[in-house]
Amino acid sequence: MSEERKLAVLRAIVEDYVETREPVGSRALVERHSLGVSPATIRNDMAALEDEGYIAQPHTSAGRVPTDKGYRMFVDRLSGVKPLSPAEKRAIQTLLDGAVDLDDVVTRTTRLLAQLTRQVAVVQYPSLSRSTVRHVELVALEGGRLLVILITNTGRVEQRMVPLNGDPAESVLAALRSRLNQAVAGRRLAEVRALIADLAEQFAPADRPLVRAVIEALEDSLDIEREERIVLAGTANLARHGPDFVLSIGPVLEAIEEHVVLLKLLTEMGDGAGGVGVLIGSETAHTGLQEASVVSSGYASQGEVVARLAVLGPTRMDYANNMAAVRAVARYVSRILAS
Amino acid sequence: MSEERKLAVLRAIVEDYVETREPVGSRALVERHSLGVSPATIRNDMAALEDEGYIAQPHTSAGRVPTDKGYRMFVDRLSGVKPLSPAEKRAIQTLLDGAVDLDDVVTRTTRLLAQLTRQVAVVQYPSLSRSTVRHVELVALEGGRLLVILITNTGRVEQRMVPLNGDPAESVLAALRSRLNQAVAGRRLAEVRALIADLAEQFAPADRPLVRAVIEALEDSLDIEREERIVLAGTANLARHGPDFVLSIGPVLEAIEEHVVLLKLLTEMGDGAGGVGVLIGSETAHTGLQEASVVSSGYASQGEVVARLAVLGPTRMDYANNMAAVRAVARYVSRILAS
DNA sequence: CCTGGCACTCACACCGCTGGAGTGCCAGTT
DNA sequence: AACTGGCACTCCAGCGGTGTGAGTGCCAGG
Repeated sequence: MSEERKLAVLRAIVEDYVETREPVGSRALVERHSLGVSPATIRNDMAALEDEGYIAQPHTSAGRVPTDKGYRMFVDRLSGVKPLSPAEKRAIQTLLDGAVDLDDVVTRTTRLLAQLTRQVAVVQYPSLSRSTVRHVELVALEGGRLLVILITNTGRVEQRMVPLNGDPAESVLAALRSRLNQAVAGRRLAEVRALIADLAEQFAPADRPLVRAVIEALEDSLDIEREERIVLAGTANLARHGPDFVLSIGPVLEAIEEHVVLLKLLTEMGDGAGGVGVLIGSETAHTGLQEASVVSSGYASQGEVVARLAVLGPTRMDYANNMAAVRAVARYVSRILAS
Repeated sequence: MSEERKLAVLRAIVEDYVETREPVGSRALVERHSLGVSPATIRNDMAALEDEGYIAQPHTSAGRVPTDKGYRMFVDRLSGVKPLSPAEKRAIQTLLDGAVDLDDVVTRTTRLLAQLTRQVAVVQYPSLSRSTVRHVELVALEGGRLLVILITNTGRVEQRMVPLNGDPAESVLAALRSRLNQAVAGRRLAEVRALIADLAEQFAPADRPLVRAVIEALEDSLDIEREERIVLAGTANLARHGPDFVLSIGPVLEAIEEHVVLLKLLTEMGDGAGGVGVLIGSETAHTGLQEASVVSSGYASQGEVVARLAVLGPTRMDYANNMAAVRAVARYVSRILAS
C-alpha cells in the first residue's frame, strides 16, 4: 500500500466532501479523480486512513467524512496554494484603495473578506499594546473641561474628557503638553504608563491635581483589554451552509458575538506556513465552535505586525481558497498601512 | 355572535400561539381560557375571524394561526401593558447606571435589551442631524497637520485630520476658532453647513486655503448619512425560535447586517400608543423580514428625541413583554441622557 | 500489491394504514 | 337569536414493513 496514494486519497476525500457536502465512497472517488486503481484498493486505503483517525464514517455502510485531524493533515501537507483570480485581485485593490482612514480600512477589509470567501469575516483593530504614540494633545474647552487626545502611529485617535475645577492657566497646559510629548512620543503604548507615572512631581503643588487628572485620562485610554476591538461582517453567510449546519448556528452566533472569545482565539493563534494560521474544529477549544474553523493572518503597520484578520466558517470549508484570500488581503492591508 | 368575545378569542389565539408555537384549535382554547362557551361556538367566531383576515389555517383540519393583521389588531387593541417585574427594573438600573460615556451607554443598552427580551436588540446612536454643536476645536500638530474636532451636545466627538502646507500662524487659528464657535455653537448640525459656507471670505486671501480646508473637514464630520450608526446585540437569539424559524434565518441576518435597511425602518416608523411603535411582518416592507417584527421607541437627550432603539424577532413574539421592555429602557436611557 | 467478486449492513425512501385533532354544518335547545 | 351537541369529513403525523442501493469488509486469485 503506497503511503503516497493514501494521502492522495485523503486529499480527494476532503476536496469532494467540501464540494458535495456528502460522505464520499470509494466508487465515486475513482470516478472523479484519476487515481488509476480500483475501488477495492481505495477501500483498503480508506480503512487505513480511518484507523489512523483521518476520516470517519457517519454510520456503517456510508461514505467517509474527514475528521478534524484529516482536515489538519490536508491543510498542513496536501493543499496547494491556490492563487487568487485576477478578478479577485482587482476587487481587493479597488475596494481597499478608496479607504480614507483607519476605521474605513477596517470596515472595508471586513466586508471585502466576507464577500471574497463567503464566510464570516473578522478584522481586529491594530492592537494598542504594539503601537506607538504619535502625539498627545490637550484642549481646554469652555466650562472648565479638558479634552485629552491620544494619537497613535496606526492612526487611531482616543479622546477623553476631563472635568476640572476652574480653568487652568494656558501656560501650565503648554508646559504639561510639551513635557508629555517629550516623554511619550514615539514610545510604545505599553511603556507609557510607567513613563508618565511620576510626572506630577515635576509641577508645582497647585497644578498637580490637574496633572494627575490628565494622567488618569491617558491611562484610561491605554486600557488595552477594553480597547481590543474587532469588526465582523458576513454573518449571514453562516446560513448558506446547508440545513445541517444551520441547525448548529446558534452556538456559533453566540461565540462570535462574544468578541472576547474571538480575540482570545486570534491572539493565541500563530501564523503557519505562508503566514496563515488555521484552527480546525475542536482545535478552537471552544464548545460553540466544534464544527467551525478559523483561518487567520497577521497584518502589519509600518513593517510590524499589529493585529490579525480572519475568516470563520464550517470545518467543511474550502481551505485553499480561504487561506489564499486571507493572505492576500492581509498583505494588501499591510501595504496600505505601511505609509 | 358577540363582537367582544370574538376579540377575546383572537387575543387568546395570539397568546396561545406565541406560547406553544403550534396552531391552536377550538377545544384547547376553551380549556385554557375560561371563555364560558363551547368549542362549537368558538368555531363560529373563528370562522368569522378568518373571513376578516385575522387568522388563518396552515391547512384544512389544523388549528388557527394569527396573520400579520391579527397581530396588528392584538397590538393595537388587545394587548394590555405588562409592567416589568421588579427584577427587570433592577437589571435596567444596575446595568445602565454604570455607564461612563455615550459609547458605553449605547453598547450597554443594546446588551440589556437583548438580554431582557431575548431578541435581537438594535440601538441607534443619537442622530447627528438633530443634535447641536457644543464646541469646535482646532489643534495644530507637528508636521503641518491640523486636527479638527467637533463635539456635540450628546457627547459625541468627531475628529478629522487636515494636512496643510506649512504651519499656520497661531493668531490665525485663534481667530478662526473663535469665529467658528461664535457661528455654530448651540446650532443644530443640519444648519452648520450653511452657517460656515462663506466664512473664508472674512479672512485674508492668504489664509483662505486653510479656512477652506477646515470647513471641508467639518462638513465631512457632518456627513449625516454616513454617520447614522447602529449597534446590535443578541443575534444568537435568532436561533432560539424553533427549527421552522431557524431555516429562514438567512434573510434576516442579511437584513440586519445591512444597517442601512434597519436605519430606514427605524427612522420611518413612528411611536404608537405608549410611545412604542411596532412593525409586523410584511409591514416592514422588506423581503428578508416577512416573518419578523420590530418593536421600537424613540429616546431623548435633553428632552428632545434624538434616536431610536428597538428589538427585532419573529412575528410570533411576546409583544406585550417586548413593548414594555423597549419602553422602559427608552425612558431610562432618556433619563440618563437628560443630564 | 492490486483486483474482481461476494456477502453483509444499514440509511433512506416509499407505501399503506390508522389515529386523532380539527373543522364545518345542522338540527335542536334555551 | 345565540349557543350547543352531534356528526361527517378532511388530512396531517406517525408507524411498521419493505425494498433498494450505496457502501463496506474480506477473500481468493492474478
